[in-house]
Amino acid sequence: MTAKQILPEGRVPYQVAESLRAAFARGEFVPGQRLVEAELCERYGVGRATVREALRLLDGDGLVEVVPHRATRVRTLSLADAIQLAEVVTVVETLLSRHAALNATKDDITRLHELLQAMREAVKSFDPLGYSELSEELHRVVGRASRHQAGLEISKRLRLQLAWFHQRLSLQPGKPVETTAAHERLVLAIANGDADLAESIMREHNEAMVSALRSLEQAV
Amino acid sequence: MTAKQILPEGRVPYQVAESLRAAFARGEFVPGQRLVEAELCERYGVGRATVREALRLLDGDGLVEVVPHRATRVRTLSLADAIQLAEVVTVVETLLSRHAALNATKDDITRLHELLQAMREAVKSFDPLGYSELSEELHRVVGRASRHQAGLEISKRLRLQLAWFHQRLSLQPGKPVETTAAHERLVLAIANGDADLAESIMREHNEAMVSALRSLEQAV
DNA sequence: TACTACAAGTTTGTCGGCAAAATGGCCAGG
DNA sequence: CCTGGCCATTTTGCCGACAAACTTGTAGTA
Repeated sequence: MTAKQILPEGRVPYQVAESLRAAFARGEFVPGQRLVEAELCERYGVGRATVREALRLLDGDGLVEVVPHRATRVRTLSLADAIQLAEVVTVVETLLSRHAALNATKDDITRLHELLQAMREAVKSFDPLGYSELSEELHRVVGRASRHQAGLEISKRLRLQLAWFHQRLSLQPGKPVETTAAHERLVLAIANGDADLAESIMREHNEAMVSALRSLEQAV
Repeated sequence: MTAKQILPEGRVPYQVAESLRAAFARGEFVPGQRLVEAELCERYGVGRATVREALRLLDGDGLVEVVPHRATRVRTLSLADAIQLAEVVTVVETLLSRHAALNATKDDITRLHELLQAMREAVKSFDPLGYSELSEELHRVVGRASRHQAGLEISKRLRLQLAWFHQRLSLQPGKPVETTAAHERLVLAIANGDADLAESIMREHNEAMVSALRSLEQAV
């Protein structure tokens, strides 16, 4: 018996869905944009039924909204929706942070320190884009370190929906210096296995994101 | 222009998915059970492409798992997974409870008191099944009262995944009397607009569910 | 000029069909 | 009697096609 593990991701519709998810995360699609099935067929070289299944998967992710007989559109998230989503992300990742402090391995902590070092350098060299990527990677590592599969998947799904707003936010100047302190303290708390501290740091850190969204509300 | 609102739920795949979700909630399917596409076609009188789209929607909900070239199965949730899911439900519904205390209308509170009264009678007449339904309805009403769309949808999705275990739990004797006190206090806190209190009551209440699942761990 | 009705073109909704892969039974060999 | 490989059946993977619905552009009339 071969060790080849068969995953649903191997199937074409799942590959198409994953490609689209990646495109969403990179901001290639504008909210409200129509996703014409025929175009996606040509783009990925598959039939319409396949594209259709992929779109249903994205619907389950909350990334698209379907208008019968008209189109499948990139889901338009109002700022109010985004704020609510960010609130949910906050409580879920707060939970993850607690579990990360309890379950992180030596390797996890080493990786976190590496990321922290890279982020310090990104701040020094004024590289907000690189910093943003490192920040997301740090959140991912913390998530994995929690060994909390359920919470991790929810968190990933929600962050994907927030990608569009998150990009807007990350372009704000001065943000890296602000968040660096929180990241440093977070890693320290996780390394020390201090669950309560890790939890409260993550809560404050993410509530800062919620506040940033709220302040966007008045700007518009 | 007619006021007819066009919703994706009107489309056949979404109807099929919703029917299946209801069947899941009622425990008509056993975890791990195969969902043969041809059978579903006959059951709902639709083509295979339609069934297929419905199954992808359920996949997005986390209700089924797909094994390529073999079958789509009802997702088997290990007890560990269920505990993690319940933990996420706890933090999300804690958030909802806080918002419910802040945003509940007069009508919401009236409805909550009605439910409470009905639950008292269910306890008196030893009707655990009716009590269980009322309990779920109360949670739903609290969720709606929060006016927190994002959190509400996540919570619904997760509770659907937990339906199987939730049924097991609700059969335990003596549970109604335990939870009634919490429900009474919760409604009172929401009526008073005491967000902090409502939050902590919901947290304790749901953590009791997590504990109940944990105790199930040793029983098996 | 503005508004309605109609018609052509585009896009989605659903179905059946064929090819590929896995399951399970059967047979031959040890 | 057990084991291993082969074949038929079942079920899924994917595609093309036809029908229905919406959109857009146009012509005709008040």
